[in-house]
Amino acid sequence: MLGFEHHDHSACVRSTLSRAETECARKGLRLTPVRRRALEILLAEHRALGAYDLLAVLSKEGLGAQPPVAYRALDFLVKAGFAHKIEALNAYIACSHLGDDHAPAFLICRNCNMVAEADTAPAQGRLGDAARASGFIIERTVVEAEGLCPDCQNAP
Amino acid sequence: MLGFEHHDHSACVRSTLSRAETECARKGLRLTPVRRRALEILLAEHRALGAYDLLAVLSKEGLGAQPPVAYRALDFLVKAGFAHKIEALNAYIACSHLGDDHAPAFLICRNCNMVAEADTAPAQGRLGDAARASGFIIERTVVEAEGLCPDCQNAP
DNA sequence: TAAATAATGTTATACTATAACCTTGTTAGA
DNA sequence: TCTAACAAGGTTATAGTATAACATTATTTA
Repeated sequence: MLGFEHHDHSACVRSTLSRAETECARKGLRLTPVRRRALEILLAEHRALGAYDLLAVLSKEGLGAQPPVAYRALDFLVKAGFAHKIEALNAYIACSHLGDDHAPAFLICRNCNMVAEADTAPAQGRLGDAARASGFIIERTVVEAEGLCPDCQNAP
Repeated sequence: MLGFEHHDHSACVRSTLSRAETECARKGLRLTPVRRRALEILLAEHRALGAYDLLAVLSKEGLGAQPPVAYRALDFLVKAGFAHKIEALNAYIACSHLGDDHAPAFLICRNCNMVAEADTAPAQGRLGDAARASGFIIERTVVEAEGLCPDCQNAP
């Protein structure tokens, strides 16, 4: 799991960007300037960012001023598996396991919005059993836990 | 799990309403006309309903015409544990296990919006392990699986 | 090089949610 | 029983999230 523990973040950013480039080359996707910059912005912190927050940054840099710019970039990143939407926050984060095939699960701090990405396989647990029992076919899972991160437990 | 299988739905509705009344009496909550009717409307089907869909029905019945009416009723129902928000849809459903203390998990059909409520304990599985390992305290979990229900697999 | 496709720019608008303030109804204590 | 305190409801306005639709530009492919 990558999350609240401290780590070499600039290496983390570099490696994610380079893996995104590799993935794009492999799958024939185009990591255009807006898309690449959007990923960098999300990647700046392990924190969820709203579409309009992203737009504000892109806009300051002359990369587009209207909502569709942000939503298109996010849509691309999410579809490519480079970012995830945090449904409980209507916000987005860069993927921490880019390149691996995974079913993400998130630990979300309600105080500082920090997000840790864990990897669970809910479709293989009790939920999967319930689904199979009723004949339901699972295509996507959303697993999000809200609470308090270690830092915010001490200074709320 | 209560979900896609057919069942005696009018009994299901009656028993949920009566359990809601019991709960309100026990906890000193007030199941006012708007709140009661909102619960009935959600309960009409095991399907997620948007706040504005709920408002449209309430409104037709003279129970309030502005968004806050619906959002207040939903807020009450969710806080009381009588309804749940489906984050992936920004929509709401009546609780199928009203009265039991539970951590709900949902199977959501992307075609017909039918929702089955299962009961999992994600905080006790791998996600809980990850949280404990990093010192994160889980307060609430969102577990939602999107896919196709048995009926919609045949006639999409 | 032309045609097809993908990406971007822009306007407008739809959908989701809440702040703020005022009125009405209910509850609990004097 | 009256009234102070509080809870709920009514209404206006606005904030926040997301997409439809269409015109333009860039890239890829034939």
